[in-house]
Amino acid sequence: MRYSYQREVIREIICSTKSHPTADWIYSEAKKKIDNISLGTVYRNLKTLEEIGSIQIIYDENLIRYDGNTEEHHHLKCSECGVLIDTNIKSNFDEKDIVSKYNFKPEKTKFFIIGKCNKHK
Amino acid sequence: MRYSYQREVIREIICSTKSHPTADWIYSEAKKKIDNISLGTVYRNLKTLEEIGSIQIIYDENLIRYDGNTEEHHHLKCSECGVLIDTNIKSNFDEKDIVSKYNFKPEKTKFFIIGKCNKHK
DNA sequence: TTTGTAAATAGTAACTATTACTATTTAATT
DNA sequence: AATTAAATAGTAATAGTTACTATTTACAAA
Repeated sequence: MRYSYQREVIREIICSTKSHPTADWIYSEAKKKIDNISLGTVYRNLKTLEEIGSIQIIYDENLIRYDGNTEEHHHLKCSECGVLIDTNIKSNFDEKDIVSKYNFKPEKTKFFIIGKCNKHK
Repeated sequence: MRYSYQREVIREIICSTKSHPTADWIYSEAKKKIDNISLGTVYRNLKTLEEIGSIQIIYDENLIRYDGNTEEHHHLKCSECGVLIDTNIKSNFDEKDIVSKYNFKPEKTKFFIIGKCNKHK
């Protein structure tokens, strides 16, 4: 793949925050560095970066957010303020049970734990 | 709340399938019973039905789907065909760990297990 | 170093899903 | 039957994303 300064800026923005930003926020940040960057360029590169494994997509209810943490990990979501917190909790369920009972072969998991963050108890 | 035939038809459509349909599919089914039903009516009643607890919203990646099963339950999602399967698996994680480590009070969980269904192994 | 090229971009238009608006209809009460 | 507020149909508007196209740019070969 050919080098692109725009793509590098976009990747750097995502990888230097833990806020799980949306495309729109990334676009407004990118404009601070590249005045005339196009929103289409942001979307195209988000797709590309996800495909090559540099970033992850997070489907947070009806919001699409991006994450520079490409490890499999799960999230805590505050029902008050919507903040998304990375965790390293392990998902444990009875894989044998799922295979036998549902005739389904698990590959990966996406878990959300919804509750109250430290600011909202 | 005032009775509405449209709302009853919409509720019945959702509650008599396990396919976790989208608003669009629900609309096309509803039109079979009410020729001139409006898409706005479908969306408004989906919101209402969710608010009164008759149905559940499922955020399946970038797709919004609806579920007549209002129990807390989790889903298996086939990475090949996208089918969504209801499960009664129990989510078990160390709640104490989350409270202490992340200073977060869990309330409910939304789990997706992604893998291959019986048609796609 | 120039030159050729295909890939990437900026800017704009189009598209899709959802919500908002408004005049009309309807459920339910009097 | 008359009244009234809620719900509807039909349409317009909005938001988020993707598609298109002429121009620019990375980079390889001369």
